[in-house]
Amino acid sequence: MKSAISPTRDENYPEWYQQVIKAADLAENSEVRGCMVIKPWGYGIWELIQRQLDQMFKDTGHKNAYFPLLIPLSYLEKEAEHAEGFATECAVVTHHRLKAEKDENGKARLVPDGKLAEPFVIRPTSETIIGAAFARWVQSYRDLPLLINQWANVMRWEMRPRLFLRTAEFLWQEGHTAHETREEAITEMELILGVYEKFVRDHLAIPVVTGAKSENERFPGADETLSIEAMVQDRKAIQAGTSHFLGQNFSKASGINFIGRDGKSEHAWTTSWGVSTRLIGTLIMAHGDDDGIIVPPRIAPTQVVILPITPKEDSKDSVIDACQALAKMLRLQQFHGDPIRVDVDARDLNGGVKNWEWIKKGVPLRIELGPRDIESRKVAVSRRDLGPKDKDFVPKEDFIRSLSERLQEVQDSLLERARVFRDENIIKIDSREEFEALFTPRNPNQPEIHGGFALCHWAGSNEDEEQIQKDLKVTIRCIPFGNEFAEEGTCFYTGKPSSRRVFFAKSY
RNA sequence: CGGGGAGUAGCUCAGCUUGGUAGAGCGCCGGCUUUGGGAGCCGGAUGUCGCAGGUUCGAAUCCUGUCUCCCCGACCA
Repeated sequence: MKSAISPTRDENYPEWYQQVIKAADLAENSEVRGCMVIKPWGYGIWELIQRQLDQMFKDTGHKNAYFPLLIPLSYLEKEAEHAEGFATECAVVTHHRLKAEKDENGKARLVPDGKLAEPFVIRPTSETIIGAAFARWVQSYRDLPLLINQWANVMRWEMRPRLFLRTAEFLWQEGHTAHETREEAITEMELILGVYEKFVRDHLAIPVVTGAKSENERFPGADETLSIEAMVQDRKAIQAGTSHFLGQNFSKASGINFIGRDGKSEHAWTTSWGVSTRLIGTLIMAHGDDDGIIVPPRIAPTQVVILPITPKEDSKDSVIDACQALAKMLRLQQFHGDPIRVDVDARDLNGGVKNWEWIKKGVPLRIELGPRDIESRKVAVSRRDLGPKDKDFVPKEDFIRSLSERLQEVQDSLLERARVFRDENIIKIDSREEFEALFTPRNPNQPEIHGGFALCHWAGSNEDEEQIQKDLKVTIRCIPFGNEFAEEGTCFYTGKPSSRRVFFAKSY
């Protein structure tokens, strides 16, 4: 059967990804290099992610604040590793006004004028400027912990942008906290990783693996970086969220000092953590199929769409009225504490066109209601996680009563499907030969979907790790916690003894 | 930053080699037909051909410069 998206995932995965975004009307490339326009359907998903995560941050004691977009260049220089890590991807503001001039043809031109004494950098992340604020706010151990989050845009001048996954400007949240003790800061880092894991699993229906980053992959300036890593359908990893323990690196650089319980001056211990619009890219790749995206019910801007079936002009108005009445009933139902989000698509369009639009957008449930259904007091229900022709005729009253459970069924089936896929593609690897075989496509010119998460014993050096990245484009995604990964063995690469397996994968 | 490709209608692109002043499909608008399905027929609107120079009687087409985007590589929370 013909699918809505061409090429399919198997035919050309990267191109499929672009086409899905277009077909689902999520976003488009803008005239500004590397920057996207997020369209209402995509932004609606982001708003729900934002609202639900925000509540989780507040439930764990955090408060929102907002800091400047522009960071004095000297701030970025304060922490050496941090400065080096971000130097090559910063947009720099050097002037503060324009002068109107006429060129030789008499055409008006605007020319930068008013050079700044010190350039500003458009924030690639806000550790330094928030650190400066924290330094002002903290004097005593009684001022700690400081638990702050900001919802903002940041800019990183990436070499190769890709919608949602890596854009020059992106939306995110960045949490920044300061603590009295090292232990407390580490606990905070772990707490947030848990929040991310839970949110991505229960709301986005994506199972992840969690763990610590290797030294090579750590955030510039961090002592420890934890991440959640999702596996998407081409079996690559996407780093979907990170939580950093910054030690005293930034408090020393920014002067976040306090008088401790013993009356002595100390440096605070800080953390930072973030997730971004990359979550939407992860969502597309985790759940999309050859007919478009599939939005998990909990974050679907429209959870149920009602499609009026109007075969005859004289019954058209009454069908649409019946649809509106049904929508009203459905909106009285709740799903996870919110009224269910229902749309009636009464546009004067061919029915098939409308139906496919909503399939491509991934609305969890589609309801068709026509004269025959009104007669029989039934509705035709289609689940997006099943095939496009799937249709179940259900008595209307039963449907209204069971709506919340039906949405949860879709939510659960998406998570289960993703979990099975992930587990099938986590492979224990114990030799270089197996490792190379797993990560080498048969057709290098048009690589087929291959690879997975290789669970390997590792005792190599940073240089060994870089060599593997160079040879196969594979990196350590994370060093997982948990007893199931702890066992004695030998490193697949160096043959040295190892006491824990780590995850290797290709990544976005 | 290196290698390649492309900028022409809302979108995808043809036309350029051999200069003569703009095309198709899809989409859009209108009409009729159709209707549990991504429909059909007829009609219509839409372009300083990326920008700036140059050559020419005449440039989308040739020349020079310039900007932007896309792909591959390097780089990358």
